[in-house]
Amino acid sequence: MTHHTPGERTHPDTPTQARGRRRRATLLTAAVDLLTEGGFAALTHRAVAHRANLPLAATTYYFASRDQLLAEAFAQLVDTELATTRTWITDHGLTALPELATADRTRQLSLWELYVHAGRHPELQRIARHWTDGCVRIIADTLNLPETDTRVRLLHTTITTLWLEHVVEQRPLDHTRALLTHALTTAQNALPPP
Amino acid sequence: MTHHTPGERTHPDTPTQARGRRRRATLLTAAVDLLTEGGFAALTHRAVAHRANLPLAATTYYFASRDQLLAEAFAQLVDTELATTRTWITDHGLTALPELATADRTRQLSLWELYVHAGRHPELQRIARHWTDGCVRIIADTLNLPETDTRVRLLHTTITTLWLEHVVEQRPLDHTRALLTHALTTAQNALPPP
DNA sequence: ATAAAATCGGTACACCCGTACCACTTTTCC
DNA sequence: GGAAAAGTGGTACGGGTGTACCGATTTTAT
Repeated sequence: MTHHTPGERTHPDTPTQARGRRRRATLLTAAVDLLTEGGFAALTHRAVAHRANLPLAATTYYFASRDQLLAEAFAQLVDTELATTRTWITDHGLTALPELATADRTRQLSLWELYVHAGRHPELQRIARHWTDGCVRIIADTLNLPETDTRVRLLHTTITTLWLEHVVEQRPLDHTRALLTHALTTAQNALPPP
Repeated sequence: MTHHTPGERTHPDTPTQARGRRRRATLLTAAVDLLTEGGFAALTHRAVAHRANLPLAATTYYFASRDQLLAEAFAQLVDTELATTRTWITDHGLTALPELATADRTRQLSLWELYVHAGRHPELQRIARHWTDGCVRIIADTLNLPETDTRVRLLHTTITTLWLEHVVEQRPLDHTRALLTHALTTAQNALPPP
């Protein structure tokens, strides 16, 4: 037999060939989109492959398992979310957060879904923490305070809950908005002079 | 043919026979337990039936669908959770909340999982809101304030986020505890004299 | 007692899933 | 040029799922 060892080459993190790298990125994008639209349950090998116009086997070739695909898609989702949130806040201010949350509700839902999912899957906790830390940092930067400042942390907790409740429960906005501005002015009044 | 119409009798909300009512309750308890331990994904017809020591068909006989079973189990889970939380707080005070959250982490995870799940399933939103409202009311009662009071709402948002973060991210307790007591004293200081 | 209704439970169907397999083609490297 | 490596894709396997089906049994009402 002049045969090589059987094709044990699978799941390359960064494929050597250009087309492969492109394909992997396409799959990841498709995964993120599916996650965004349908949440955790929508992420299946078949759906991803179909969405990316690639054969089913491509998903198992570039990703070791569904869990790994999920982890990478989650990480990417968090990164773009943080970036989106930051620019939105610098453009419109913290008061305008409810509008952002209403805009793409399904993405928020997916994010929270994955966030809670991380509670049972330690390999995702790093990403969950990264999201939380990113949000805190955005608030700290907006208020020109260190992210360890108590006012920042408190404001963050208020914003988070209001956000989550708004996305999940879909209550009328009035109460949310009132509470948000109240928390904001409280934090602002306690600010040291610039 | 002297035959009756075929057996279209299914999914009774309250079975007429005593044993049936008992069986339905057993199934529901099993469903709650499974949900508590394994979350959303653990709730399957077969698992419930096996847990309740009943045949598979019993689940489809007493519940119209998995979704209905899930809804009822979720509702029951929220009710017992609210009761547990209330007695814990009246016994140990608001400061001792982190201990409660650490005690049965998997149940908390399941609750949050279902809570977020309700965002995509409007028939569950009523239950989600009921949980939120219950938590607010507990805080209001503890502080002897109306549940519309701003301090109550703010404290609630802080507690909720700290709780969720603690359950999901499993960070060290120090920061959580410090922030919680800070928020508490802030709210307490703003109290009107009794 | 007896017919009708309610309940029971074993089984089967159709579907979707993650993943493995493997012959095949393309690219890379010497 | 030619062998090895990388990539490709159609297919299949084994398993779990919700739910329907339907004859047998038990309870209820008359």
